[in-house]
Amino acid sequence: LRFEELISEKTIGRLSLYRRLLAGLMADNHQNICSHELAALSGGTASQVRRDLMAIGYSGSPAKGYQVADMAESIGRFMDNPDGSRAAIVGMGNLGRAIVKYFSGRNPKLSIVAAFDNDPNKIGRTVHGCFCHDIAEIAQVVAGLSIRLGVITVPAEAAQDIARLLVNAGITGILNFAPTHLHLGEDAYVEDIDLTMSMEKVAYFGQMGDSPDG
Amino acid sequence: LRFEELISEKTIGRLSLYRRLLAGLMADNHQNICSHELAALSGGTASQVRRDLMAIGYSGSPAKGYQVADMAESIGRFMDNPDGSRAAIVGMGNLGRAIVKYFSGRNPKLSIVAAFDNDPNKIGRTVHGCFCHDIAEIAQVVAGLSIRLGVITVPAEAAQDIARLLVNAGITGILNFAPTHLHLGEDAYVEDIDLTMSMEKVAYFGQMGDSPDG
DNA sequence: ACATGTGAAGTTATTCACAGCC
DNA sequence: GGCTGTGAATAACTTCACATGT
Repeated sequence: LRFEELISEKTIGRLSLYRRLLAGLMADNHQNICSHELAALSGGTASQVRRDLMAIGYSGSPAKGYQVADMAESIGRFMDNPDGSRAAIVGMGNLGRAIVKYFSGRNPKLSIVAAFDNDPNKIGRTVHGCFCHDIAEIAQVVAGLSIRLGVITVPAEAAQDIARLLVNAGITGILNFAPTHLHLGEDAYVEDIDLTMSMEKVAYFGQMGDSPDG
Repeated sequence: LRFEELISEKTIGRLSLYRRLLAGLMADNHQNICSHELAALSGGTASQVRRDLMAIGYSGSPAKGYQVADMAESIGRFMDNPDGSRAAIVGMGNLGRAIVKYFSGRNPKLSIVAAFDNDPNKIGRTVHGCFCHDIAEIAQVVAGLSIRLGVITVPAEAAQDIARLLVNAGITGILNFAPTHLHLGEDAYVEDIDLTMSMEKVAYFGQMGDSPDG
């Protein structure tokens, strides 16, 4: 388990995906799986699966392929913070509540444990087990619960300030739904989910590159 | 305006982003902008901005840079379907409703015009101007409204079947929130938004690659 | 035979660097 | 000077192909 060699974002994303697929297989009592089966499930190629596993130093056997439970555990050992990861979400609008619901109870090692908003109607309420605080309490609550991750679901105009508040409170990773680029330098890793952009990509590629006979 | 040369998904994504930034600049009465300013706003580099614009054949002037309104219009001419693009969403749970709300009134050329669910409590209701039909009516409604795009916000187990229904009804582009790879061959362009994967990436990179002194 | 693991090759994406222009 | 546009160089990612093991 060494960090000398850096692993690409794409590989980490696929490892996360593999793990979820493996969980499904375990539920179906599958014991072994080989690279091209996992590739078919994940939408990639067998080579890519093998390379990704190579990156975390996981090995299978040429005889039986990979062992499902073992691989899942290896991915977890590599990716998960042993102490678990706690996240805070800022912005309890429709999208924020949907996100809280989505992650609620899904993974005890990666859960949203606090919410924030500036709307008095939302402050003090509990949504899916997640209590909504006033934004003014970010520093306090984040420090108190050792929260390291943030989810931003506020309007674009507010996102940069909120991001700065989160970083100042000790947060080092942000999932950002606001359609704005966050300027945080090296202070935090930011992953953007831009719904408009994704939808426009679908519109463009869905309606233009039609039916190239392949 | 020719399609001989294919444009990458990444470039299309950034063009979508540039356009939104330009809209903001227009609202502030900015007339001109140069590549590194747009780069700073978008989080990219000046070279990349210039390359992206080259891809759609848009040119600025060495004297004044690019003209904001003109560039926005060029991007629109390149990316938008002149007839507009209509989308249907399947799955009116929390996430589905949040998505409908998110896109509601945002862009008349790209709007969600129909919803579907199999829950009798949801069928017949209107959410943010979007009427929810029974899933059994997909073929009918999609054809009737000339819908070409789909958004999938159903549980993973149901996603593949729903995707097939949509494609059979004539849909060629899908924005998929279900954590499953959709097997549709060349029938449709699929863009996946995998919230768990994104969150796990944030957890990994936010908590591991900390503070390399740059 | 069919699997993994991996150097080598290929492909795609980004950045550099500079010619040309204002 | 600072800008754009773009060939050339670089870096990142993916696939190929095959040695090796069982």
